[in-house]
Amino acid sequence: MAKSLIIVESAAKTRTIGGFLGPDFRIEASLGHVRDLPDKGLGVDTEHGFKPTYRVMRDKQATVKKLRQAAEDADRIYLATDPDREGEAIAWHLQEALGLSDALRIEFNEITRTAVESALEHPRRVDMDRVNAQQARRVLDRLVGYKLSELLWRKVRNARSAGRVQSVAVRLIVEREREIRDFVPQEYWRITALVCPADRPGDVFEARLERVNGEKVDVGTIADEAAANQVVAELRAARLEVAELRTRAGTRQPFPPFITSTLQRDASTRLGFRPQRTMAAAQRLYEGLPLGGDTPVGMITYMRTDSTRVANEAREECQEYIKHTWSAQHMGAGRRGAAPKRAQDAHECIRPTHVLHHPDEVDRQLPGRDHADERRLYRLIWTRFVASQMAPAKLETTTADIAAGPHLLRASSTKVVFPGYMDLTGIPRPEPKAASENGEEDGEDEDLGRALPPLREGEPLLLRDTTPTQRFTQPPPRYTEASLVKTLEERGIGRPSTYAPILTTITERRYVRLESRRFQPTPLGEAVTEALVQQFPKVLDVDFTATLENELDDVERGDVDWVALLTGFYEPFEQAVAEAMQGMDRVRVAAVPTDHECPKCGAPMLQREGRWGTFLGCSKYPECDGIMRLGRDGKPSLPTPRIETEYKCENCGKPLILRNSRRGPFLGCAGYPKCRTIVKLDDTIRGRLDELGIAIPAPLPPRGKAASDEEEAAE
DNA sequence: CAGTGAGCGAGCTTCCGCTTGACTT
Repeated sequence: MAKSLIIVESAAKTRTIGGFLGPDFRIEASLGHVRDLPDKGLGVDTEHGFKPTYRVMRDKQATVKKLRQAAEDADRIYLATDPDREGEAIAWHLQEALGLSDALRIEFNEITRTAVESALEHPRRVDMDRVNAQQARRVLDRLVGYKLSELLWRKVRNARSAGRVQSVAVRLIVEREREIRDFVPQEYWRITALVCPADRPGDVFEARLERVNGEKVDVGTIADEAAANQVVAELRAARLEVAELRTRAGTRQPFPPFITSTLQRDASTRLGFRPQRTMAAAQRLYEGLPLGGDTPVGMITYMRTDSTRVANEAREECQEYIKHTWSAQHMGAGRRGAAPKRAQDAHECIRPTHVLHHPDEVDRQLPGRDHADERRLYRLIWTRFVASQMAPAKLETTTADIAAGPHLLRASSTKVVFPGYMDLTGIPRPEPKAASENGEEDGEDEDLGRALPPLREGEPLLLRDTTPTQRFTQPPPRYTEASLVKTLEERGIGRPSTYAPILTTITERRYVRLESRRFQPTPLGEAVTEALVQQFPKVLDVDFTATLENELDDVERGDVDWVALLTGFYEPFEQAVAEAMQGMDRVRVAAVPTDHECPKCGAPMLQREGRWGTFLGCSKYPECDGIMRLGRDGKPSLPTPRIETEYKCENCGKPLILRNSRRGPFLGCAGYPKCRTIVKLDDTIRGRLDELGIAIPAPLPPRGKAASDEEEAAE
């Protein structure tokens, strides 16, 4: 029988699919894109229909060679890249790069035997409309990215990059900071009371002030202490009675299974993992762990997805498990989350490959530090998925409205009538309500479990105590990595595979900084954003990507030509770039005053963004050139000393200077940066320097990550 | 690798989205 070749995107998939299909199929992976625009130069001919120049990517040469060989040996070739826009483009690039004329394109969006077999029965040709939508996306990103970056090189010292995604991410952080800066806190008061039935002083419960003179309590209702005291006095003078008692049945749904953004968010709040760490652990779970033997077992489905879809087989397996472990009543409909705006649905949700791989079992089989992250993340994924397939909890909320003269107090309690999924996740306990962060997190916390004594309508009550509390409205919180990812996803900016890299990019470019796990813009980030928003309001618009996606959809449907889309965008854009190159003033980046003193003259130092990082420079510059380096931990230190030696440069004759670096001390030419001569320290030189009494310093501490990267949230 | 700010204006950088690399022991 003839041999068939199937090309997929990821290496882990080749193993799984290989298990479904017989020896007549050879499965290989492209490992993502294999061709792209060149790094150097635009790679797009803007004069001639935006014709792109594609190259096999440097790190894919070997892969392409291997695939080419495999293709020659095969009688039939299936391109089984992911069923989305990028996957279609990868299929086309493979066809081009491997010189295939008659490849078949197949699609499956879950890695199950039935899905793969049915895909093989319905092959088609590569869909060029879809490919063209991807080309439009790719070319537009190149044009925007390179043109804006090149503008910044000329106009803003130390600004290095801009792009459709990164610049908007920075903008969000900059604008949040402005809101915080401009925020004026407003004082308001809340009043709670302890009350009990007149004839049962033991049944004390808490009620909160709900209405004042018929008006619902809001910020501004009780604006200061005098007003609060007056209401308290009126409450004390009033006769209290239960005005209305009502009971309402409700349900609480489990969360839908994880997608990339929610996984990153939950792992951040529950485990204290940063998104990069979460994705690395998820990747290891996906590739497989040596459970109970040496053959690795893929523990979870693919971790870069924006879909909450669940394969039927997995749903059924999970329902069986739920029925067996709890009861038939515990089986749920399997809730799907609200799809993000631009879900492409190429993959399922993130779930365990088999619910029978219980996290307790995984803990037993993979003890020790090596797989600690994977164990914790797996438990999170497993629990979230199983809970999502369970029945909702049934709740009963009792509310008591208490008349108190002209005012109204209210108390409520919620009882769990049927726990449903809460039999797995536990019942959330009532917590003292902290000042809320303006709804940043899902604020779905009723007072579950808080009890109300038995009451009757009309029953008189006694006021035992009142507590007025002064509060202030809070500014919106700074973004965390997790909340920024959430916002990006909601606005359709970036993709599951790029959320974590975006965070790295904007930090590495020193547009933003993480302080206590919250993003703050740097002066550089603020200056760049302000200039770009001014000159390119359309591209910097948070909704630009969403609009673009709609246009790409038109291209995918074959309604709009991709070159026409690009022409429409590029003509005004190029004009704006040309104008900015000409007319825009150089952007000045503010220096930040600090309390540090200049090591040379004692004047205060300014924090500045330099070519290679943040540093402190004397505020008397250029009269005083005092400088200190600034470590990642924010601690200043003296710059590396320049110690002249008796050695001379071979190339220019200038003296060699003993310098230090992260790789250790070395001799560098005094003519640097014009002359870049370097001499390594060998034993002879070390000996000679020693004789001269010149101390050889230890290497500088590595710049890389500070210890704070490993910060973990409380268990 | 060093260095860092202003400007001489050499020669450098840059996008987003797919995937995980592995010269040797």
